[in-house]
Amino acid sequence: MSRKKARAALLQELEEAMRRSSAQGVLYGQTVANVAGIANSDLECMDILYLEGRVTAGRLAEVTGLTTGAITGVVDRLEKAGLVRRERDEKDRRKVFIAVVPDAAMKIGQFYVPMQQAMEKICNGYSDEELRLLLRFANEGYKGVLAATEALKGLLDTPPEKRPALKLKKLRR
Amino acid sequence: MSRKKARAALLQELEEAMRRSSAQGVLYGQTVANVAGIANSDLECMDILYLEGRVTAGRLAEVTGLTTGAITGVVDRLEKAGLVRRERDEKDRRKVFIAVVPDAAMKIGQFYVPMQQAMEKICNGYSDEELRLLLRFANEGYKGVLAATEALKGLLDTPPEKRPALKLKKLRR
DNA sequence: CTAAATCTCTTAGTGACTAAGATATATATC
DNA sequence: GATATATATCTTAGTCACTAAGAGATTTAG
Repeated sequence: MSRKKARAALLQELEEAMRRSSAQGVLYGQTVANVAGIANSDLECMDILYLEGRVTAGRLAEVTGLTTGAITGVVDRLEKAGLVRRERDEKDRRKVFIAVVPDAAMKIGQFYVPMQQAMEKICNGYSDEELRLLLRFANEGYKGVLAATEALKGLLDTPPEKRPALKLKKLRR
Repeated sequence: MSRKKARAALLQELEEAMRRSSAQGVLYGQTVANVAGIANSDLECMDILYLEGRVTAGRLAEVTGLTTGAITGVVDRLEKAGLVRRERDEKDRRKVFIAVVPDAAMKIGQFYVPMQQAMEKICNGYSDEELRLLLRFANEGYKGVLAATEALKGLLDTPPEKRPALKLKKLRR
């Protein structure tokens, strides 16, 4: 096999592996929501709140891609479950900040323990330098996927007949 | 900073980076479903069909975690959209295989082009050996998350008071 | 002070989902 | 071979999260 072919095969294998693991990650999230007894989007919002801290309802809508109306429902449910609190911004009284109730973060956090333990065990098999490589890749991947998402959204606003033809790779099977 | 602390910080940073990129991956998928004009689960099933080839309705339910009733709906919609075909198994006439209509794979596949191009560009910055490391990690990660998912599901069948207390890491913030 | 903009919430309607059971086919037991 | 049990998909009724549109409250611009 030529050097070039070997690399193409490697890239394809990597893509498939990442798709598989990412799909399983989604399933893990669904299972967490299930066990925690909350809806999927509710958990996603908890996750965002955990990563970003106290954010407005509008920002949640922006990040999740849901309408503000849907977010009202999400926050209602989370508030009723005692997981978050609404806090009106005193500077701009239109805004509503959503904040995680401290103890709640742990209640939800415990369901990520099996995952964290699994990842930790796996990471033990890698040197610091290797982990830094993985970190770099994850960061670049994030930026790449973010940009790709925007590019794709751009397609939505372009009428189909005006869309630039995308160059297709040949598909397997 | 001690060697140990540096590593712990690295691990945490890696975890956060992976969560972020994985969340963005989910959003990319939602956008694809949106642009393609199909439901999220429908796209997920197309993905599975693409990875696993021709599978039964029951297997789709198993892999997605949906009920068989929901899968009936998914397949109905996908069939109506001309993306898949139902094929009765002649050996066991209870079974229904779901197969992707060949051209349809490309129709959907094109929406992954922005993502693939982004990933390819990123991968160009890595040597074969580095990509092999990433592949190994992705594969191990998949297995780890799969196992963690099962562990978590196990919790569901255990009454809460009998659940083994999970050791909690201290949470940020 | 008024008009426009911004932010969240409300309402009505839609659609995908679950639970339970119906239907059809296959396998095991007598 | 007939009967019972198991397996695989589909159907039905009801639920719940979502969107679209617009209302209400507050801020900013003219």
